[in-house]
Amino acid sequence: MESSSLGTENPVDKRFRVKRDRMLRAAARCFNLKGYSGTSLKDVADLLGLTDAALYYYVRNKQELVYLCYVRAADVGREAMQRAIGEGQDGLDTVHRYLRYHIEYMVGAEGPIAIMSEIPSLKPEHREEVLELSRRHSAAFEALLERGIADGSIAPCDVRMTGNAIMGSLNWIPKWFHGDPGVAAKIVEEFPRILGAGLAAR
Amino acid sequence: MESSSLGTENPVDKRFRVKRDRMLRAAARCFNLKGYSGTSLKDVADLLGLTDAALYYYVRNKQELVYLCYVRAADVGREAMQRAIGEGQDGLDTVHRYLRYHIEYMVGAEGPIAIMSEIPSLKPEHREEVLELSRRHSAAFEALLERGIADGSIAPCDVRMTGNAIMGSLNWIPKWFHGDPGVAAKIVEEFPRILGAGLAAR
DNA sequence: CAATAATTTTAATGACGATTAAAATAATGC
DNA sequence: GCATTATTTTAATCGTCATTAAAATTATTG
Repeated sequence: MESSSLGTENPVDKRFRVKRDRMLRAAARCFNLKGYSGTSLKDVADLLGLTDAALYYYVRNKQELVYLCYVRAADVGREAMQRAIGEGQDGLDTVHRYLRYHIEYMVGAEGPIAIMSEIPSLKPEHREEVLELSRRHSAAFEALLERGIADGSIAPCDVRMTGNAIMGSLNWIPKWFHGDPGVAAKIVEEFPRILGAGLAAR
Repeated sequence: MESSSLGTENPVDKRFRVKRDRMLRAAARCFNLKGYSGTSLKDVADLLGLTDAALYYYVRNKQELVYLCYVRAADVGREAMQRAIGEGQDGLDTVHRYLRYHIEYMVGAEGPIAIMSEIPSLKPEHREEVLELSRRHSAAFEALLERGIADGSIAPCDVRMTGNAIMGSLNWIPKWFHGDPGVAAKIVEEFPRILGAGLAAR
């Protein structure tokens, strides 16, 4: 009864995971819009054409819903980071790519996934894990900056504060971006330039 | 019975306003920490050593509490802007000053006042007004950028997106800054530099 | 000190929303 | 089509929390 088969995907499990994914996106949209406590399970369910109670088939409780959103957001961030590291030339170029990939995901057709605002809403058990993911991600970004400073592509700076400044700018995007594709294109195009502009070594 | 006397301040009214101010700061701290719906009136009251019901002596309801926090935050932002405009040399210098003053207030000993995250929590009546305040402030900042571009101190850029990027970075600060004075000093020192670095004309 | 105004508390009330269990419906494998 | 499994709904329950009214306390003023 365990979803053992690695090659052949159990179609039931697959449907389950696909629907749960839709759920997480709907939830993330709500959380971005109204915050964790501000969104009721009915809000999320309405977006999916379901009843609030139906959500419990996919998730243990509301807590787990945010938690999974975070894990998903962390995945996306990590993926953007890895891709950037794989493709980037020097440190600065890698930062640019990371910003672009991260933002592309965030404003992409899939709808926003990130909800970095709601960490305090998490119960201790999950909070620690999510904070750890978040710390790891910040550290990776700071390492990127260090690398750029080392290879001379980025001007020396306080990497902690610079990281906070840039990540804050990214994290805030879901607060004002609500899906307009024209705006999305502009963000993808402009933000990496704007945020990267101050980094370059003279 | 109207607080008419302009020179002589009615001591009762004054005490009232002072206490209400304390209330707003306490509320802002809670909102920043746990969001609007996430904070109960008891949370705020506890911070003041009062009962939840006592808050109603100072404010009509919870809605009005956030609303007043916003008005207060907008005042602070406007004040920072005006001071910067009064003292700034060229556009870029004015931007730098604005960032510094705004941040100084935000991380100052008074405690954080800004809670830009919770606009969706507002009821339509207040939301429109707060959005108008927010728009006006964004517009003022963008005008500052335009001015800098015009006088040659700032490199040409998309002022809308640049404004979003910089303001986002500022707005995010309350999410990770929680009062450590050492960190506060570092923010005040570093952020204006970091955020302004990308603007300067070559 | 007495009287009045200001401030806070106690003790309801009422909604709303998360959660659960049992029942109903839809899908799948034979 | 039947039996089984998967999915969703209906109909409670339970707690938390905003809000209110009345009572109690504290301050102010004559």
